[in-house]
Amino acid sequence: MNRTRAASGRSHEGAPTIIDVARHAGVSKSTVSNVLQGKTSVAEPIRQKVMAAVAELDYRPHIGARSMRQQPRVLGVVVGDLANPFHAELAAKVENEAAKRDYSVLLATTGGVGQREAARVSSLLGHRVAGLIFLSAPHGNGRLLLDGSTPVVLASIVAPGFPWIAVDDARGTREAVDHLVGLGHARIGFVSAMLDDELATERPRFKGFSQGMRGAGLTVAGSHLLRPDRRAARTDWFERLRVYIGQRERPTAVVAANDLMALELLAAAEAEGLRVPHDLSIVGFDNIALARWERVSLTTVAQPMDAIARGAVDLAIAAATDDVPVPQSVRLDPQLIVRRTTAHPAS
Amino acid sequence: MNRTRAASGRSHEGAPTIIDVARHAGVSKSTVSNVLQGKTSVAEPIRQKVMAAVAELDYRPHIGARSMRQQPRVLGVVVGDLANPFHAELAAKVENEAAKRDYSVLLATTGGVGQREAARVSSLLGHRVAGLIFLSAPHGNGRLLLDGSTPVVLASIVAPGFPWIAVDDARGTREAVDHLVGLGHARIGFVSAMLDDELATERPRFKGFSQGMRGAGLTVAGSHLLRPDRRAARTDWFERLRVYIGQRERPTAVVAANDLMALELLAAAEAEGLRVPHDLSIVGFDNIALARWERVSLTTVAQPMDAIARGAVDLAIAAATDDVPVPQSVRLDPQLIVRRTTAHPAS
DNA sequence: TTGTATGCGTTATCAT
DNA sequence: ATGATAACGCATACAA
Repeated sequence: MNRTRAASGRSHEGAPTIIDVARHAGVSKSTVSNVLQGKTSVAEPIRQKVMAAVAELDYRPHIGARSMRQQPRVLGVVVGDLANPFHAELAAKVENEAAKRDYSVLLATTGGVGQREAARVSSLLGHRVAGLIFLSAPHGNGRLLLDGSTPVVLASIVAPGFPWIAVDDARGTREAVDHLVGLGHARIGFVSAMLDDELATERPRFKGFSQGMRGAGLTVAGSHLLRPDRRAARTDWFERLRVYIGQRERPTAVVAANDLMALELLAAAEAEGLRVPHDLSIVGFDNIALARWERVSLTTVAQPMDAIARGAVDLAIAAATDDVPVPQSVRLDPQLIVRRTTAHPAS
Repeated sequence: MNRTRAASGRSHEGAPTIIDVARHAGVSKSTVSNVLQGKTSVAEPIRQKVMAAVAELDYRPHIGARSMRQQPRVLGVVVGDLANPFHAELAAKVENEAAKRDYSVLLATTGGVGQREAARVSSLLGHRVAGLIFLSAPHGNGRLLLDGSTPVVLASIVAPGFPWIAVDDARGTREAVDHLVGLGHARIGFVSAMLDDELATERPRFKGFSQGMRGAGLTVAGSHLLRPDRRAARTDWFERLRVYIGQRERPTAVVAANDLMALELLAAAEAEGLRVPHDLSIVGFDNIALARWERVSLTTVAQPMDAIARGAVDLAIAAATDDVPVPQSVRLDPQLIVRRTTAHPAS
């Protein structure tokens, strides 16, 4: 009768339960639980016996079952596109920080599609995750599901309605301009056309660029701006970059809204026969692993990715654990990293 | 007394349960469950009422609780380094395929560290995941935990003891050699020094290279080989590549063991003043997103990543669901994609 | 200090 | 066709 386990053929059926451990150690399952919870009220010799039984049976508490009585130690991470190096790196760091705190990470990729985002978030909510960390701005459909019962933290993005931890974008591009001005550049451009699905990031970075230019007493020509344009197809970026870089009165330096764009620009410059940094200086933003490579060695505004990952995890856990309704948002300082794509203007 | 819920302050406390839905619809929780499970034995009007209650309360079944009675629809994905574009892309595709089948993905990054791998795998096992998908070869410590009760599938890697789904590495590099030979190259080199933590991948790719060379009646000079070397520090790759590319009797074409290495080689060639493909042809392996970029446009051996992701998920689910002890491994065909880093030799 | 009893949210079994 | 009830594995309040 009571051999229900042996009858089934599914996997995990053989996994020992807390009762198996209790029997093996000759104690009650409560005692086993107490030992595992680190309760001090357990006599040492009994503790030993229990631990021995745990080791011998290779017992691992059923996290799902445990999560019905305790805060589940699982975080949901929502990311638009893992193929984006910045997001992938950040996701890895988030998982790492979560693991340090003994939290697991449930991954959900949305591909930037609103409908898929809603489905993934719903799934995450079904898992009763302790908190959600968004690495991409919550799209319309997904937001609706977030009613405040599950804490949400935005990592490296800023959007209204949620606490976030992100770099000071405006300050970053401002410092990029300062760097270029310090090198003697006056005709400085700004490129962000590829960032049209992340306007929340594009805007402050452009704002910082403008502030920097104004602060230096410089004006920026309209033809030196390449910003998101609804009418343009997404596929002709490279062509637009070539045209941009090929114009007669082209800038001597360009601030790109992120590293990926800076790399595209680098390629477009090469394609047009320009040498970087001699004919054109380029500054990126993010400091993805690629930018550190020898072959690229991109001057860029670094985001403190470790601090962002750590902070996002801390914020999410704090919001889930404590009764803090809305944790404070955090703005972190960027850091300009000068490599080999910026120099004095040729003229 | 029975207002246990209101007393606590943790999150999720307000999440409606199946009992709430039952009350709201005026039926028993069994009926609600039956409706949600798609049982046909429920009268249509009742079904409607239940669904209405579900929608109104925004009820979402507690997946953790469900997993105590059913196969948990969660897959564990173990990846060494998400900062590696190939792994990140593959992980994203795996998550996608899993989501299509209504499975969730628990992410674990090991950083290639054996000890961390063991801890992460243990955590995944604690979650009672239906199956594990490794995107990196299981390191020593992690293997020990895998006793066969939880199905394991290796994606894009081959290792003994586990079913895998991967590309035919040898055939890939063989085709790369054939392509170069067809262009008229005779002095062809092979570079894989950066792949020393993935010997299971390096070896068959080198084997295919050798086979291709032999098949074409060509010999390969020892100085044209740059393979893993325990004694070399990991940091001087680029320097080694420059030396390799700068040697007098350098090859006219090189097969790189993966795209990342091909890109480094590209940089080293540029640094040495060589033009690609005029002075040097380069073939990569993997076809990561980066390789498709205009600026790089790398000729490469493509892995069928979609098929690998789909197959890995299918295999894992099948192994968990059916009572197939060890599913069949699958070897997929690579596809050479000719772009702009290969051409006829200059001489 | 240890054991007993109860509840968590769900599915599954069995009456009705 | 529907509902009462017993698991599932664990933590916890409480009794011993």
